[in-house]
Parts: sequence; structure tokens; C-alpha cells
Amino acid sequence: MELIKNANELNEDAALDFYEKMFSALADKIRLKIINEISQSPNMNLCVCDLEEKLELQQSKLSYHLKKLVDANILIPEKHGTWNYYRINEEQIQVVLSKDTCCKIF
Amino acid sequence: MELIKNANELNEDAALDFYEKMFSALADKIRLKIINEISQSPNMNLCVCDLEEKLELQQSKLSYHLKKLVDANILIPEKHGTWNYYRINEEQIQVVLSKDTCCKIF
DNA sequence: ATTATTAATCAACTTTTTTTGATACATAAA
DNA sequence: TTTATGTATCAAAAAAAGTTGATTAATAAT
Repeated sequence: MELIKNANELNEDAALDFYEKMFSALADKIRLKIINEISQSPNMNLCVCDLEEKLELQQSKLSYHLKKLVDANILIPEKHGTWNYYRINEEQIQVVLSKDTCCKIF
Repeated sequence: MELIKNANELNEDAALDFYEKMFSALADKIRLKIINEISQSPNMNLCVCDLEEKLELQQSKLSYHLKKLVDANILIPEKHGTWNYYRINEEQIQVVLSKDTCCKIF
């Protein structure tokens, strides 16, 4: 998945693919909550177990949604020992969404 | 469906509903193409039969997708005699999406 | 009035997405 | 090395979204 800032270089079909994937990833309450929780966390990242507790979701469900966000290049995974942390790819998201929307989601 | 510019007044649950609906409406290639076609049309509006021809889609399928966009307040329907025209609610879409993204989609 | 055109809606069907519980795998601790 | 912890992945089930063809309703033309 390419960075959005290169979207101008994409042909029309690729642009459609890109935006469809991006919007699909954002089109879900659980995933919007994940983004929101991470953005409000002290270090701007959370591990699966943190999110599991904060959002009261079972682990496999969380993994499913995290994968969607990673596939859309909205979240970036970081392995710290046993823990898998996720942080927001702000560059990616800020070019698609307006400031207003970012403020509301983040 | 409220206008996005009132989004700051929404409580968190309502905001989640709002963005989920908005992103869901945009998360589909056919619907992105509809928005694109309308924005490129001379009068900034098209009727169902125009879109049917331009996008080579059957009428009931088109109606289904147009309804999604109207429900999300992204398109505004206008009846002109027998024809149903649709135009983009730019206010709504521009507050959610960045300029870059609007340019690419429109 | 009858016929033709434009477009929404409906029900049945297909496809995609999401959920669930189980399993597997890696790292860390005992 | 055994055990515990954190997390990804898988297959089956459930739910949601999209497609299709037919029907309906409204307006316009004959």
C-alpha cells in the first residue's frame, strides 16, 4: 500500500482502489475507537492487551480490526518483546481527512 | 442526518455514528465513480439515466448506490419533471475530506 | 385514455465482512 | 525445559452489504 502523498501519481483505477481501501478501513465504529484510543494515549501507541481492556473486546476480534487498519497503512505495528504496539500513521491519515475530521476522530 | 459542520456539537456516540456512515458511503468504487462523474459534469448534476449510461450500470443497482449517498447526505436529489437529478453536497463532503482528497475524488 | 419513459422499491439470491472459539507460535518467566 | 503470557491466524457461523430481475408509480408523449 502506497503512502497517500503519492496518490497524485496513481492512475485512476489505482486511486479508486486506494480510496476504497482507506474509507473501508475507517468505516467501522470499532476501528474508529481504536484510532481514537491510540491518539489519546500518552505515548501515542497501545498494545493489543491495552486496547482489549479499554475497549472490552476479545483478542481475536481486536486482531482482526487492527489488521484492517494496518493493511490500509493507517496503523503501524511495532514489536516490543512479547507486546505488539500500534501507532497511527499520521501522514497517511492527515492527507485524506480534513483537520476538522482528524480533530474529531483523534 | 446532520450536516458535518455541526459535528462538534455531537456527543461521542453520535459522532461515531456520523463518521461510520460517512466513510461507509465513500467506501465503494461505484459510489466514488458516481461522485466523480457528477463533479465533472457541466452543471454539477446528473440524472439516473446519465449515470446509467456513463458508468454502464443497471438502473436498480444505480438507485441502490445513489440512495446510500443521499442517506449519508453526500448527494442531494432534485426532481426535474420525470428526471431525478443528483448534485453533490460540497459543504458536507469538504468538511470531512482534505482538499487533496476532494481534488482526487472530484 | 393509452403508451412510453424515468426511476424507486422489493424479494430472492450472492458475496463480503465480521464474529467466535480454537489453535498455533513466539517470547518471557519459573 | 516446562509453564505462562501476548497475539496472530484459522475455519465455521452469523450478519451485513451488494446484485438481480420484476414490479410499481409517476410523469410525459401520443
